[in-house]
Amino acid sequence: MDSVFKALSDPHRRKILTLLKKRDLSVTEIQKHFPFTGATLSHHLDTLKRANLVITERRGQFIFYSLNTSVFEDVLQSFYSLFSR
Amino acid sequence: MDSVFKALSDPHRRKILTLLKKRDLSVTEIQKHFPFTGATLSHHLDTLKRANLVITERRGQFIFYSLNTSVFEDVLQSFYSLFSR
DNA sequence: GAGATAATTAGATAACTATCTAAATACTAA
DNA sequence: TTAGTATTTAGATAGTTATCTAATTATCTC
Repeated sequence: MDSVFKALSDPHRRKILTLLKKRDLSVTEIQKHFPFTGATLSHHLDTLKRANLVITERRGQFIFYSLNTSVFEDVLQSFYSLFSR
Repeated sequence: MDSVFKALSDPHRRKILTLLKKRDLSVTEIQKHFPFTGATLSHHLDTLKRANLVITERRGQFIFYSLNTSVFEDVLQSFYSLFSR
């Protein structure tokens, strides 16, 4: 769960998750929302992927990223238990 | 909210919060659970305090740390909205 | 297959974070 | 008011992270 909290600690990565809430997006589409290079974006996406927060699927020329909803229940649970007495 | 996610990204700081769930603790008491120096602990506590996750109160010689429960609702909300579609 | 587009990886660097020792501050108690 | 305990702050350093440019890999289209 450490990788999850680490992944969420960066505002750019949280913004990526917010973008993916609306719909799956290719890297190029995500890129449009950020000022940094594709290489940097690729690293952020890798961090999210290693934390199991997103999943990828190649569709032809593009790689689409989407939220890995199956782990969010776990994440929320873990987060909640941090705070509830 | 950025400071909150940053504060939660460190496992030591999350452990501190977990300890404080049980009861308020002085710095010395918290210190017993960690291998690093008091100076380092002090920095971690400062990070939690700046994120508004804990509050402090001096009781004589000691400074007691406790969870700032009033902000946890906000934090949970913010966290939840990251994931819910 | 060659050229174009999409995405990742390699290698470098600057900024940030965690940690330490030492010094400073705040309070207690004798 | 001095000695002792609790905590923070100052200053330094090593490790980590975010970022860049350049090179590489993968796929598409002609």
